[in-house]
Amino acid sequence: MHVQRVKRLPREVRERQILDAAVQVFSRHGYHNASMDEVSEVAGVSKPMIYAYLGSKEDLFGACIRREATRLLEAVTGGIRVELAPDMQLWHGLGAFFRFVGEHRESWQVLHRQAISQGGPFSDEVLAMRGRAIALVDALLVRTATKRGLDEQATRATEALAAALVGSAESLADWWLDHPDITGRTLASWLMNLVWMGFGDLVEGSVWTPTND
Amino acid sequence: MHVQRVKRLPREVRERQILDAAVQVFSRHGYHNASMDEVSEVAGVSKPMIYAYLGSKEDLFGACIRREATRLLEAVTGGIRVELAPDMQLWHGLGAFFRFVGEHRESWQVLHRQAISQGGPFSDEVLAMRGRAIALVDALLVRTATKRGLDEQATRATEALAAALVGSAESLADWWLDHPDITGRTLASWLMNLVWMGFGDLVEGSVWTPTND
DNA sequence: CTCCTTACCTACTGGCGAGTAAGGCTACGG
DNA sequence: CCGTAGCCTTACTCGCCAGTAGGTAAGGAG
Repeated sequence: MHVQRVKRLPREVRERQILDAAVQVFSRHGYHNASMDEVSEVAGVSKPMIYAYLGSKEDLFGACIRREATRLLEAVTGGIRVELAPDMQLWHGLGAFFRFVGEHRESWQVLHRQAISQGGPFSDEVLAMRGRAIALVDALLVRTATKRGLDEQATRATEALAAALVGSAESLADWWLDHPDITGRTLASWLMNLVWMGFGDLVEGSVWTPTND
Repeated sequence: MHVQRVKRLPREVRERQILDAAVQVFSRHGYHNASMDEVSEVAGVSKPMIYAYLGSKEDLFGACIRREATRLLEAVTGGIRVELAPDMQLWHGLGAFFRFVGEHRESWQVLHRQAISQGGPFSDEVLAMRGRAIALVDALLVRTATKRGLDEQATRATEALAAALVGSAESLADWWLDHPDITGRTLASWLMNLVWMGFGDLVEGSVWTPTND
């Protein structure tokens, strides 16, 4: 006949539509201000479908978090060539990170802003992912430091430095949202220069100390 | 007669008590999960008092944000000695920042986690404060770079680098919450070494570039 | 002592939004 | 052509919590 305005779709497709809508709505309004009604409206589906397929609002949010976090981590790890030198690994990792954020602003917002600020299991999950990213960077730093002969004093700080580096990348990603004319590649190279060169100095014993207190 | 369990206190004192309680509750549960009943309970005051003195829940939250953001910024700017060299200024600023976070965990949580993740006027206000911090650092970087003769290519990045630096400090502050055995002074010196040395290399033309793509 | 202001309370309402009951429509196997 | 399984909807309930109505008492002014 004429076009069926209401198409019956297989569960798998609907779930994806719902998750896409949920990410969009959560990223716009945050977890609490997002209403299931709006999600259902954006998804083009009635509310009970969401409950049938994805469970409660908490479950839905958790599903969003897991999917987006996994995507992000896969994008980053997938961008790394392990056979290269540490600095090139970091370079490619940063490049992949900025590319992902540029192409999935909403995913990034949900992960970075909304998920972490909810206490409990959500932030735990995201923070665990973040921890894995920091560990990745930390391993890189440790490998570089030990390869160049440092073991004791300088390596004590690597984990903290890795955390600082990850934080600076995140912050730079936010700054990027207001300055879209810059390429992700440029960002990555700025950060490499700021942070990798500083780390190199540190490893080589060229340290900064306050002149007088 | 016997002890008056309910003391009648001047408005000014009550307002401070209520704000203190509100910061505590908001930092624990986040804006939405915090209930006015709990705030009133912690403050040792009945709910209508809050509405009489501080207005709606939104108003209350806004008042918390403004007070804590002002305190933080004052702590940082107050820690800086403008007559010193740029690196020492940054050093003192970072020291003051970590000291504040260490002594006011709850304030920090409210500002960094809760306020930003709410859209609208709250995040605007906090982000404006954050922007002022970035501008402060940026000015420092620009002054250093121009003093050493760089104007064109390297200075284009200073604002981004300032954003990255601020982000790394924030991230390090979070990391600190899980590693309280480190002193704030140590954190500041790690960060100086990572970031200031890297910036110094950049200013002096010692840049990192990818070996091959 | 009385009046009035200001501090403070108990006990409610009203609405918003998460979650659901109950049933309709369509496709497909037998 | 009948059943049954799975897609999908309308139209509700119900708890929670922001916000309030209305009242009590302390203490200063005159």
